[in-house]
Parts: sequence; C-alpha cells; structure tokens
Amino acid sequence: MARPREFDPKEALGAIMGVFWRNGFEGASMQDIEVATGLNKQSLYRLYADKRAMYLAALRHYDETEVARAGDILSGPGAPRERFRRLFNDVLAETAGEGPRRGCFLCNASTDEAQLDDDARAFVNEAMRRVEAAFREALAVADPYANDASLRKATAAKLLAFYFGLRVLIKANMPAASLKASVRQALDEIADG
Amino acid sequence: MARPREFDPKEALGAIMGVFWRNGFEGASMQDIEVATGLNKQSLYRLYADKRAMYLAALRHYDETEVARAGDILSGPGAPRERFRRLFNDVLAETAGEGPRRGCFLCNASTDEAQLDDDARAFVNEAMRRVEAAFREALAVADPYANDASLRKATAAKLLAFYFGLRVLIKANMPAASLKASVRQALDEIADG
DNA sequence: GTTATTACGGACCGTTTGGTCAATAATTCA
DNA sequence: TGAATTATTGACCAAACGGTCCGTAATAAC
Repeated sequence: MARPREFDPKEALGAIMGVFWRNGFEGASMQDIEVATGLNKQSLYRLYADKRAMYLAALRHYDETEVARAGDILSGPGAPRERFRRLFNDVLAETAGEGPRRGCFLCNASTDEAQLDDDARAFVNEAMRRVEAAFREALAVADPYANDASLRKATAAKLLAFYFGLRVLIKANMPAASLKASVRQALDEIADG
Repeated sequence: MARPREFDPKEALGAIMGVFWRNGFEGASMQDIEVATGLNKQSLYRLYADKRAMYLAALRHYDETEVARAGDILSGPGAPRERFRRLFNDVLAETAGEGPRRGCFLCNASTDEAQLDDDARAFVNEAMRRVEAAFREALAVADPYANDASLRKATAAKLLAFYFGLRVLIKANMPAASLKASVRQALDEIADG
C-alpha cells in the first residue's frame, strides 16, 4: 500500500551501534550516524524517536550480539578454566590487528551516558549482572566451584572485574604482551576441575 | 604592576577536573566549567588556550593527586597483600556514600577523549603504565615475587586489570557486596610473604 | 489511472557549542 | 596623580548541534 523502504533497519542499527561504541553518546553527532548508516536524518527519525532512543537500541543490539557471543563461549564445552581461556583469548584478539581498539561498549557506556540517562544506566547494570551470572554458571560445572556457592560467587565477581579491566586496558592501548601475561595469570588461578 | 587575580588557579583546576571526571570531554560544556569554577570564560581562557588544554590539565591534576595517592598507599608498610588490601579498600570506600560514583578518571578518559586526542591518549597510557609499575614494586617487597620477575610482572598485570575493572564496576553501580567479595578473592590469591 | 500511504532528500529551525572582543575596573610603578 | 598593565564582565560570533517540515518519488489497492 505504500513505498517500501530501501534499506535494512537491522543493518542500520549495526552501523549506529558502531558509531556510539566508538564515540560515545555525546561524542557521536547525528551527522556521524548519517554517514555511517548511509541514511539521512529523516529515515533515521522514522525508526527512532530521537538520538537517545538510537543509543538505547544500540546498547540492546550490543547485548544481543556481543554479550550473547560471550555467553555462548562460556556455555561451550570444557572445564571452567578452558571456558575462560576461550573467552579471554577472544577478547585479546582485538589487540592483534592494527585498527583502533573499541573496548567494551558496556564499559564505555557506564563511563559516558550512564550517568545521564536512567534507562541506559539500568540496562548497562543489568547486562553486567547477566555477564556475572554467566561467569558463575561457567564455574559451576566443576569442583571446587560446583559445591561451594560462596567461592563460586566471589570468583565470578573477581573474574568479572578482571574481564572488564582487561577490556579497558585493551582500549587504552596497553601492550599486548602484558595483557597476555595477565590473562595467563588469571587463568592459572582458576581451579582445574 | 597590574590588577591581581581574584581566584586561586589551583582551586579552579580542581573544579575543572571534577567536571571532566564526571562528564567526560564532550559531555562537559564550557558553561558547566564556568559554573563549577565560579569563573567566567574569559578568566578560564586566560589560564588555558582552549577546552582541550583544560582537559589535559585536568588529567595531569588527577595524576598528581589521585594516582599519586594510590602510589602512596602502595609504597606504605606491610607485605604485598596488606598493601593491596589498603588500596582496594580505599577504592571501595566510594561505594559507601550515596553520592554518584565517579569511577576512575583514567578509565573514563580512555573510553572517551583518548581516541580523539593523541596527547590525552598518550598521557592516559603512560599513567596506567606507572600504576602498573607501582603494582610491581609493591609485589617486589616479598617472596615469591621478590625473586621471580616473571611472576611479579604477570601478577601486577593481572591485578592492574582487576583494579581498573573494579573501578568500572563501581561506577556502573554494581552492588557493594559483590565487589567486596571480589576484592577478598583477589587478595586471597596474593601470596602472603 | 486514481488515490492513499509511505519513503526520501534537502532546506530549514531554534538552541547550544567553543571561542572572541571590547569596555570597564583594579592594581603597581613612576 | 597619571600611565601602564592586567583581571573581569557580558555581549557577541560563526559553526555545529538535535530535530522538524515539506515537496517529491515510489509503491499497493482499487
């Protein structure tokens, strides 16, 4: 009954996510988003009420793709140490290329928009808790974590801080050798059930 | 020979640091800075060439106060574990009050301005390396770290990631109980010489 | 083909941005 | 006191900001 749109909204959302991920909320202008998506404002504002809605959608998209990816890795086969080895190596892969290191969108968001926008802050907090829960589940598959809820919880919380810290250090361009050593050390401290 | 200024530049710098620390570079407007310092633009622009110079000065000020404070704590008395216990407890103190959690300015900067401004990025990177060096020195006072440079380096790198991750989680409003458990776990893994 | 509906693109809006200018006030030195 | 110098203030600037409007193009139903 009407003219069909000429672009893929999902693809556009991916581009929007990239812009906010790299530049943050205040650092990303609508013009940046127009260029990245190849769309003009009018098409964008038909999909989203305003810039803030775009940011929130970008966060959700990150959650559904990148955070979900981490969850998949952690719920894969193997003992806890092996699972975290896969996760950390996946993260370290960003240090291999020459391109700019984007770090973790959740971390970026928590230092950026989170304090301004209650919805975004709540979403980031909730997503981080889900990552922590995935960490606990990955530990729970083997002793001593399987039958020591307290140890499991503390270890998951510690690994969560290490994980996000690692991503900050990656974004801050710390040398890959040092980061790899830190990962080796963190993995060594996971009991191998 | 001329009219004396009516404010303390050092005090103004402290206020400037606070604004950038909370809001980031793009998120802080000159008007925010005028309000926070109680000065108007002209007085500010006499001290600094432009907003970017203010941001860099704020980073330097953070380094000279907050980062230096961490260094002081780490170079205090006690075995490595005790030194890190003091550092982490100092950081956790931010979760006690009700006020907004500012997190770590270096982390915030690395996810914010760092990618835009080469000077700021380089400064943040260098400051982080200095923190890492302080970590190594705090470990070096006792075995097994004293005579195992490789272990010392890897452990310092691991603790550095944990430290910055902890500060991100604090800023992201994660529950204090979980953060305290993570600190206990991290401390337990430091050999008590 | 006509009509209704939606997509597109660019001109356009008021506001805010970082930054400057010029007039005035206050101080020191002679 | 007068000249020189610097601080303070608020008005001001062009550019960029997020967001809107409107004329045109394209499609589907009839």
